[in-house]
Amino acid sequence: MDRFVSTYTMRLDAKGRVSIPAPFRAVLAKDGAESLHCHPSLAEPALDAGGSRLLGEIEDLIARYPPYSEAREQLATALYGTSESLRIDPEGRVVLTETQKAHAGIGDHVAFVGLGHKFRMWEPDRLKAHLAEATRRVRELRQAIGSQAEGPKGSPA
Amino acid sequence: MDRFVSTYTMRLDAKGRVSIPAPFRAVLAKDGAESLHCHPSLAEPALDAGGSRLLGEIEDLIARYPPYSEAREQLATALYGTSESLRIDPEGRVVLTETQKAHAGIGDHVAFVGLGHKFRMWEPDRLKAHLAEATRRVRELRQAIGSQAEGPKGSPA
DNA sequence: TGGGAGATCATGGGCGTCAATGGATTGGTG
DNA sequence: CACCAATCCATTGACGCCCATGATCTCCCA
Repeated sequence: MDRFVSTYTMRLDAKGRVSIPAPFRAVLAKDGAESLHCHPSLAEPALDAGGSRLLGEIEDLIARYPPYSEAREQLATALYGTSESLRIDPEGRVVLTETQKAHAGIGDHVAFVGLGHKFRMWEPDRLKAHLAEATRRVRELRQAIGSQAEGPKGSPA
Repeated sequence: MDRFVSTYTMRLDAKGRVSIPAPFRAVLAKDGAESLHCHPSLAEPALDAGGSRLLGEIEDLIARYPPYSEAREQLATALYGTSESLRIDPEGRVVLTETQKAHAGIGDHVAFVGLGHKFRMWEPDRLKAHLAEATRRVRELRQAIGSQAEGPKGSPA
């Protein structure tokens, strides 16, 4: 398995350490990551994290803009500047910074959500609310689609 | 780790010395830098700094313009003429010049922001404001990036 | 099919090391 | 002789590393 899949909820210990779920550690190891690259999600109160694939994606994005251009420097500031390269201890744990925990509202538990080439860390309750909202929207979307495609008689006016 | 990543805020002591964050020192060491090359940011009240990778980038940028062209000489003046090669003491500290501190409005604290191949030094409060703006811009760019396959590329500066 | 040994994993705590900072000392120089 | 600056030394506090403990899971074999 070379992608981050599924969701795991882990506990922070008294020192603020959190175990990265073992399956995610395996993906990171295969990816050749020594540390966990981590930055605030752009649109969510959560943290995006990953290994060299995530870093490569960010680098490519920035490299599209010419050196010293305003867009490039803003991208670099927002993406690199707010990133943390978290050290992974011998037991596979990391310590989130206060800034990161504040951004995601994380207290003593963290939910790890696999997103393929990266994963996302949430405060568990916020994740639950986020999922509820997401599924609600998907249902609406399906209904809209369904009433268009399936309605043999009632095509939408 | 071969990039400057994350943000660190450090304190100047009574002699004006400030520690370069240890992770940044590690990048500089890998880069083979003995001193810290440092110049005012072109568009911000901040200081850009780095090692030989930064020097290489500056050289490439200037080399794009024909010798004796006005653009070239202006760039060379702005990037080389205002540069300082700061000595790094055995504890990993540097002393900023008065000119540099004035340009960035730096008092007794400096925020070091990683930008990948270089990093930037800010007065901490100014960084906060700038970061908010950069984050806003990146959110806008994100939508454009999501909808178009290719980003802008090419024309210098 | 049930039991049990071994392995894996999440978690807790103690300790040594290093980084950040402050101050003292020494050497060069006008 | 005095001042500036660069190296050296010392302190404190955080953080990384090591080892320990349960608890769960896997797999093998009776």
